[in-house]
Amino acid sequence: MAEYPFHDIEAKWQRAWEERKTFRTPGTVRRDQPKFFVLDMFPYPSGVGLHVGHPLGYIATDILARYKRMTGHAVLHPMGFDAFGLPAEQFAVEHGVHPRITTEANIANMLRQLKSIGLSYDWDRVLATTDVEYYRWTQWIFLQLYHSWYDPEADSARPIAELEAKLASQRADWAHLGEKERESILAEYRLAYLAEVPVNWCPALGTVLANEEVTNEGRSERGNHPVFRRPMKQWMLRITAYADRLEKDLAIVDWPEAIKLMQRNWIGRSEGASVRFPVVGSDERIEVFTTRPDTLFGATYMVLAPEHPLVDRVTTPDCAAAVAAYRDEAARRSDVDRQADSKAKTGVFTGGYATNPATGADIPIWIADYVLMGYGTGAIMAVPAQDERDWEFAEVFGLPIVRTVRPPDGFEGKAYTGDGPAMNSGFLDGLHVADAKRTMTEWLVREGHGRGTVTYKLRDWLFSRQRYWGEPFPVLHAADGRIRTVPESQLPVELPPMDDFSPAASDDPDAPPSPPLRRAPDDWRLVEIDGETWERELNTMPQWAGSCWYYLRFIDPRNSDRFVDPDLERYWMGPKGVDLYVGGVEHAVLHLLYARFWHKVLHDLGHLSTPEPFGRLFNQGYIQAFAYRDERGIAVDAEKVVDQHGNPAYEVQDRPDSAYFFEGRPVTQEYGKMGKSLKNAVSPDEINERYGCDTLRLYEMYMGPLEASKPWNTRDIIGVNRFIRRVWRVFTTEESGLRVADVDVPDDLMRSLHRTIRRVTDDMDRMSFNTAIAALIEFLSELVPLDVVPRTVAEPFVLLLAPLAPHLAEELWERLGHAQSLAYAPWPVAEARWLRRLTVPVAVQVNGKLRATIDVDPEAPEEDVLAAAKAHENVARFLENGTLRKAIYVRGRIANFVVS
RNA sequence: GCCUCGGUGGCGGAAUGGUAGACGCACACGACUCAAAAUCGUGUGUCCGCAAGGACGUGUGGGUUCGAGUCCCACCCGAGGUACCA
Repeated sequence: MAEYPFHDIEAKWQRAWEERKTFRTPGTVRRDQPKFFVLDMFPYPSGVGLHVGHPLGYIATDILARYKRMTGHAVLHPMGFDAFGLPAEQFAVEHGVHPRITTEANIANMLRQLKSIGLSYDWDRVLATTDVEYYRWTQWIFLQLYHSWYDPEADSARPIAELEAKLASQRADWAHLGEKERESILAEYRLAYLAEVPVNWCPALGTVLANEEVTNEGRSERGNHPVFRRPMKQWMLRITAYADRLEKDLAIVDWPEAIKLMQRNWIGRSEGASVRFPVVGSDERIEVFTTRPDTLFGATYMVLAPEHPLVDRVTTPDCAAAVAAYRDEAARRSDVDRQADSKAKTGVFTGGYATNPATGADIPIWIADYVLMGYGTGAIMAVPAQDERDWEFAEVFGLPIVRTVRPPDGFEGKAYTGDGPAMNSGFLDGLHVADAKRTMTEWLVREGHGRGTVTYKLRDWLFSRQRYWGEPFPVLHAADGRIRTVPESQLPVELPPMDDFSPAASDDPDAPPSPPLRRAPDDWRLVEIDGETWERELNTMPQWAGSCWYYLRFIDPRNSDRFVDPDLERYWMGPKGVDLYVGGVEHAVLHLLYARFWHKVLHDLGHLSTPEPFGRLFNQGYIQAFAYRDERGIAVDAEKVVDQHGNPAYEVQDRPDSAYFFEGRPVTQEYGKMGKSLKNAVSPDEINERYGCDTLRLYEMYMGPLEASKPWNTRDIIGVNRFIRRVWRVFTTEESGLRVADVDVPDDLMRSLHRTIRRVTDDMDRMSFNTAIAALIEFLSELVPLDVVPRTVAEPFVLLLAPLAPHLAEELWERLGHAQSLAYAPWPVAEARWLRRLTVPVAVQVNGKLRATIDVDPEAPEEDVLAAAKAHENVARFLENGTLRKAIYVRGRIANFVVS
């Protein structure tokens, strides 16, 4: 018997699908046909290609796409490349090769790898964010942001022209203002605006980074270089205007709770009150935000962030020197340093005082870097008795502490942050926290000292990067600082040709930023309009920009008039957005939040039909693998590691008593995410070569639940490979090519078949592909002893197999006499008459312990089943020892006798 | 510290509150073979027992229930997120 010739058959079908464009999604839609838009998070086209961890999600979505085609859905299943970004640019800087060249070569290699797994994408829709015709529309979306403002009354973005009209009618002075003055007012409202803001400046990379791109240690996420805070004029996107809706609309999407929670935490909504403290001897008032207005009576001092604009006003001459020194130091310190000694509180007294509106007492004003300018108002009322940070600070500097919430008896801690009755708090005394908050907020409003407010942790999105390989901004600058945008009709603004792509990297945190585009040829950089020379914006957009809307472009990728056709958009996005979006958790906050923000803006402006982009989100787990390090702690090639008996490590790595060696030297075993750095990556090309891609697909799905992280174990692949080869042996013979015949099917086999259809269908619907495969393996073992496979059984089996192992299934389908691909063949339906079983095993328990199993008719009445159960010898034995108190029968499942 | 998700045989894992360990790997034995591979079959949680059968068993300790891997409470361990956010 010849082995399954997987090389030939897989190549044959991949060629056939490609030539016939089997998986092309038509550009026109039938409104009455149900649709399924299934999307993978598109990859960065890396130079090293894929390892077996990457396609895990792609295989899962492919199975689903194939399944949905067979159940009559119009399926949109596209793939593309998030191709702007640092690695190609870094390579360009080092080797002088234009990033477009490396990017295109990498894309070609990854397309080859993706096609060799038999993925059923519509290859006519492939796009890259670096395509000029794609980033033209990224720039167009930026213009939409720039020309819009957020109207809090309508709770929606609106064209900036409407705001201008409104201001012109409301403000008497509007007509007399110059262009610059008007623009600086409008900039306060635009969704995209230039602002001098403290940014995360990374001199080593020569660029600024978004907060999200800076690690907790104050280093760059890419490259781990130190990051410094410094003010810089940069493009910002007003995502904070959408904080409330981004938070609220999490309720309408079907996403994993963990991801929703991460987004909620990132948005960081908190309710409280803002309170104004009059500064003693001045008209100034310090506004603070607090979540605990009920503790106002316990506010014994105030703290301003060192950058707070009122610091100079409240500082007295005798304290000026110390304050200036502290501010200087805070400004110069990188986030690394701040983090390092975050334990000890530091600060200085300004000499100024403010009046606590509740107690009437004058309390000292301090500055300290534990108060952050970027959150709330950059100032706090310090309530040491009910706040651990304030308590610590008060202890260090000997400031007064007054408890205003009574801690429970026996409380021995310092600050008490729990619930309890108010004390030392005048009209609040006795009230518990919730009531006290409400009462105090009402009092603040009545007395004109403050009001209830909501604050968010979310900051505006820093949108400029000092890089070459990104989307240019469609913006021009005049010498005097005026700004104008490039008209839509003149998009795209293409990247200029250059041979030196390096930013001005430096070790000096104070060196001025110098983006590569500063060296662009004058005929690109300078634009003359009506005799006036304008300079193009020299920053580019961050990598997140292109991935913010690619799912929309997939719907209509070649449209040259619009970013997406509205009718197609309504069909594919309706009613709840992308039907299934699969990718890694690493994008839980950044990508998903940014994309939702852009989507909402475009929705508000009338360009999109749905409030949310991704109706259902699914996170696949990581593929992990054992890795080995030598005595120096250096990772060694995991494939070459052996145990004490010389067996390859991958065959014995899960045994407890193994010792491991690399080239004769002992190594230690660890377990981690598959990748280059641990030298434990396995390439899909290897597996394809040795077992074929149907085996690779099945193994990746059979490893366990899609959402779980699980270990790759090359040894286990043989299991699903045996299944593939067994299917081949059972269905084919060498002579006639097919071992299938039109013969009668025994009822038992029909019942098995339909139970299998039921199981596989259910498992497809809940993406439980590992159990679907198990069901097929079980059913196949029933076919093994047969001389021929009845056609009635063979055809549905091949169809059930098709989404999982499409090459083998197509080949068998063709041999079964079908001229057409099975890609659109109807999915088998489980028939009720074959699902009904004649007898079922019922477990019989006595006092909850299994004593026997009896076969009964599932329709049999309870009395009969219980009688039969009691009659069983081993049950009777246990019933003798006591009195029967209770008998329970769950139809077709279990009987339980309670005896005492 | 806080939040989230996990913890089931030698390994990956299965199990609407109803027979724990489906299916696969590994291992053992048998068939085929001169032999090996491949293939086919049988067995395989631990302990006692020739067997029938019994006891124990889903991180630990409690609870709810006729019945708990599954629900509740406390704790231990692991992975991920987050961190002076007022």
